[in-house]
Amino acid sequence: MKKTAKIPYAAIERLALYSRPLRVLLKNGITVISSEKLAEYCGVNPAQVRKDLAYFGEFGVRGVGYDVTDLLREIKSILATDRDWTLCIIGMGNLGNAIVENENFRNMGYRFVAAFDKDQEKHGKTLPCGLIIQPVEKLRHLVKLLNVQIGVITTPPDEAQRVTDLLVDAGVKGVLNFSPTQVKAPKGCVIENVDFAVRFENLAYHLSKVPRE
Amino acid sequence: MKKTAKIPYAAIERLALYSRPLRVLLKNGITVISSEKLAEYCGVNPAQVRKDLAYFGEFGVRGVGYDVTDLLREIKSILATDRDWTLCIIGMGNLGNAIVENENFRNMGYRFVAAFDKDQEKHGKTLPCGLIIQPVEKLRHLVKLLNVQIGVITTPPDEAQRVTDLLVDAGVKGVLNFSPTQVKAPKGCVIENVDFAVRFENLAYHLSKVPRE
DNA sequence: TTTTGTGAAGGAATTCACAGCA
DNA sequence: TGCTGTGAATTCCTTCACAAAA
Repeated sequence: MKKTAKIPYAAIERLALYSRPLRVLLKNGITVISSEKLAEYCGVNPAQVRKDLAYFGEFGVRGVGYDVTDLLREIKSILATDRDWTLCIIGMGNLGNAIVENENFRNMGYRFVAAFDKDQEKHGKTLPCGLIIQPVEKLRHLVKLLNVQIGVITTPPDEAQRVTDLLVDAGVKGVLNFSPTQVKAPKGCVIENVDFAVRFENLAYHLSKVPRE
Repeated sequence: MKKTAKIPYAAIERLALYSRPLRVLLKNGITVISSEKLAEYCGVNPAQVRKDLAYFGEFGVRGVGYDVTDLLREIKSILATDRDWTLCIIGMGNLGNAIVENENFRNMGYRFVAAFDKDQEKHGKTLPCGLIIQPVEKLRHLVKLLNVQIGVITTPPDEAQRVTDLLVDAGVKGVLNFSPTQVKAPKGCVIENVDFAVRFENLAYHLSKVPRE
């Protein structure tokens, strides 16, 4: 496929989805997979799988399928999850704790190197993962010192934009915002807003359309 | 707008996004908002806002804008978040705890009435919200007894499909799956897969494209 | 005058269908 | 024969541009 083809935003998200069953197949010793099977596991169209992969190269063998190990490696390389990323997190409530302690993320190479909260009570507390909760005032200094690449926001929504501004000011280039508000940042900083209450509302909408038993 | 118009899937998610600034405006005593302003808050096109709303009715006043209170009420009604929903949750790890204790969800009318885990150690433990962790064996009985409408899955991925099947069998009509695997259910049960590790991978991809300083 | 509601235009993403290759 | 890679067709979604209404 042409190197110049525009890659749909959604294609990137699907690559991550494709990697999930690939990990399982690899563990189970299955070495080859067809686009049809992979599509079935992920609930998408087989042509979609082939096209998504073709944006980045020719990874398959005609008449055979895709080598599981190779394909997984390629996807990890495309998504840049074949390397470690250094992150910090701001807002150590329940959600913040859940994310910082998550085994799954740790295994994926997301390394949290600092945790912040504005609540004085929490300062100095050691988390199970070993990090010590720091006051937000130290954010700028620690981000630079520890070379933090991504900031994860798990504060209440009314603090999210201020925290984003702090992160941008400290030189962070990527922000993952879990609070239910859309934060903005100047060009040069990539924002991912992950309001997952939206998914509850989406589900409620679809359920309300379905005839009740 | 015609009642027969097909409503884009994404429009529903945006309605939820529109509701976020509306809540803030309401609290601040602002009574009227234009599509342009609302669009700006949410980072979308003003025509998009108007079209999304027009799928469901004529909520605005030409030359004026939208009444904040009315619009918020309409959106809540459309998303069916103007009523309470009864939920259960399976998998009481860090993420499960974070979700069940979340103030935000509670305020939105999502009422958790049962919590399950397969780990015997946890059975009988009382959560801060007052629920007692139950063995998964009791799921079917309790779902029916408590009239659970939505099941929330926060188990490891290799258990997610089995739990989904249990939920469907017990008569649950909606499932929100937070584990990093796509679960399936027969028609009649609505599934929302919310793999948010995908958002990390998405961010990593975009950061790896950006020239490093 | 201002801002909504919406048909029409435009753009983007998905799916089809088949050529190309192992 | 079987399955990938991909141009073409299709479907879906967004944005434009302006008539309609307050």
